[in-house]
This record gives sequence, C-alpha cells and structure tokens, in this order.
Amino acid sequence: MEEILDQIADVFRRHGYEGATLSRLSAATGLGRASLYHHFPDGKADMAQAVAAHMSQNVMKQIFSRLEGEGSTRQKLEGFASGIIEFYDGGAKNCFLAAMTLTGGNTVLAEPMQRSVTRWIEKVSRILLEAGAEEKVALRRARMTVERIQGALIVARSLNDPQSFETTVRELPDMLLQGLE
Amino acid sequence: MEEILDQIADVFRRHGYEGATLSRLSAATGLGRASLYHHFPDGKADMAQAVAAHMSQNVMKQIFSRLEGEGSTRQKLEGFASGIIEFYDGGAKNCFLAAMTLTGGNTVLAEPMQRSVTRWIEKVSRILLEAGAEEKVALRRARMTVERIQGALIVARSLNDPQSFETTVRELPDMLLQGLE
DNA sequence: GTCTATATAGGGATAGAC
DNA sequence: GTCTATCCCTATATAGAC
Repeated sequence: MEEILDQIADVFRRHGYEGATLSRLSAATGLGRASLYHHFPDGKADMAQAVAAHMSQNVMKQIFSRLEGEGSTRQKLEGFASGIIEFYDGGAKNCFLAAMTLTGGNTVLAEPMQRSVTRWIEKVSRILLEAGAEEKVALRRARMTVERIQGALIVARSLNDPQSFETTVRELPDMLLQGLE
Repeated sequence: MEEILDQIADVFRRHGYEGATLSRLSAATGLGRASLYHHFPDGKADMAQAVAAHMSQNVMKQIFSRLEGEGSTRQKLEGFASGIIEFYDGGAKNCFLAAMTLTGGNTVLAEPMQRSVTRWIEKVSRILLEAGAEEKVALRRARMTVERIQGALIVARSLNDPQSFETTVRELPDMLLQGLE
C-alpha cells in the first residue's frame, strides 16, 4: 500500500491533477482501473487525499525530524536541507501540493495545502526563535524559506537544471542563521 | 486578438494545460470550438505557444521596462516590484509558465520557459552589476528573486492570502540592494 | 470568421466473474 | 483483490454551410 501511494504520488507530481488519468495511474501501479476503485472507492479525488496524507507523513519523517534532537542549530538546519534535497530527489521531483494548486484539485486539497504551508513556516520559525531570532525576523525568514524551495523547484524544471535546486537549498542554513551565531 | 489571447491565457493560468479544455476556452472567449481552430489551426498546443509569446511581450512592457530609463537603482527596483504586482494581479493570478510546467505543456513550451527564466535572471543581475555588485552576488540575488516570486505565488494560493505575495515582492528591492547603497 | 453537426478517441466509473 | 466488459460522458478535431 505504501508502494502504491508512492507510485500514485509520482503520477500526480508529474502530470498534475487533471493530467493524472486513470490510464496513467493504472500503468504506474500495475493495477487495472477497476482495482484502483477497490482501494479508492471515490476515484481520483480519493487518491489525491490519500496521497496528501501520505506525503505529509513523509515530510514529517524525512524533513522535519531533522530539526529535532541533538546538535547545534546549524547542524540541524544542514540536516534539514539534506532532507529536502532527498525528498525532492535533488530537484527532479515536483512538490505534490504545488502541482495540485495549478490543476484544479483545489477544492478537496485546499485544507491540506494550507495546513502544510503553515506547518513549514511554524517549524522553521520555531528553530530560529530558539536560536535567538526576533519573532518578526524568524517569520520572515521562514516564509522566505518556503518560497525559495517552491520557486527553486520551478526554476530548476524550467532551466532543466536540477542542480540549481540543490544549490539553493544548500544556501538556506546560511541565510537563516545570518547574524544569529 | 489581443483580447482573445488574454482570455485564453487566463484559462491556462487557472487550469493548467490539461485542464484548459476547449469548452472552457470557448466559454472564456465567447467563440465556438470550431472558431478557435480557425485562429489556432493546431489547437491547444498552438494556443499555448501564442500565449507564451504574448505573455513574454507583456512582461517586457509591464515589468522589465521599469528597470530602464531615469531614476536611482532603488527607484527602478521599486517600479519593477510594482510592475510584478500588477502583472500577477496582486497575487491572484498564477504564472503562466509555472502552470504549464506542472501539466504537460512541457514539450512545446520547454524553450520559451527556459528563455524566460534566463532573461529574468539576466535583467535583474544586470541592474545589480550597474549598482556595483560583484557578479557572483548579482547572480545569486537575481536567482533568488525569481525563486521568491514563483514561490510567493504558490504560497499565496496555498494560504488563500494574496496579500502575502505583495508583501514578499515589496521586500525585494531591500534584499537586492543590501550593502550596495 | 463563425456557426452546427459529427467523427473518433479517451476520460471516469460500475457490474459482475473469478 | 484483481480482472474483463461495458456504460456514459467529455475531449479534441474536422467538414461544410452560411
């Protein structure tokens, strides 16, 4: 089931909501169209929601977990950056929620999207507060972090240069810690 | 024809390439499906290309033009920010090319997209060079500008808060001129 | 230059056998 | 839990009248 969700997620990320046809989803999972309806009775909308929940868990495990535990703030942020690069496969994979924004899955996914962005900003700003940043600064830098990650994915795809995504993400710890250590 | 292209562009920006059905395009323009084929013999792919060229001109007129002529670098950059906010309707409208990236118009639009991003980076870095920035700094800040604009559009849409887009764009001149005046 | 009508393919979704 | 077969709808695209 984990594997099916990953395969479905890939299709959504590559083609957007409208472009994720049952044929493509069927091909990606190796399941017949009808079998997909066994797992997801409400069809595509169902799959999109399941994938959103699945991705949210993965982000927690692979990215946010790096901000907790031992180590200096800088070490945590560098782990955070590594987690992001892994998660987006070095810039080769799109953000699922960003892909949904631009293709009409909006209605069903509006809440998950909002909560996801809010959580990113909270997590990043919290660690900056702990490092001694003022609240305004922490919030501004956290928002900037999310913007740059999303933007860097688009730029990397436009330039057909995934490396530029990695470059941007590796810059984040320095930007976030400016004047704090 | 200008008007038709604007109407078509809106559909692509709202629904992405796959979501821009001929029915929607027909409704948006007031033209019958068949009439659209009169103007764009190759159908959707044709429209997407025409819109890309049209948008490129608009960006030139409404945004990049602000970086030329009289005034201090700061004044130019503030005009630039205003142009961006107008162009994206205060964060309410998506970027056409970003919408295409995530929905399969890729093949046809790969080159326009690449040229567009490259031009943004060139234009912004050039004005920083003129203001005395080192080349590395200018390029990094220019890339960051494009990333933040793209990212801010996604964040604004996710949070259902167009205002946050405007806030980010208004921050750009300060960020770009840091240490240069 | 716009329309009606239509051809053909593929979309999402369900029934029922195994 | 997966399949084949099928339904209905919408999509893209074209022909030809006006």
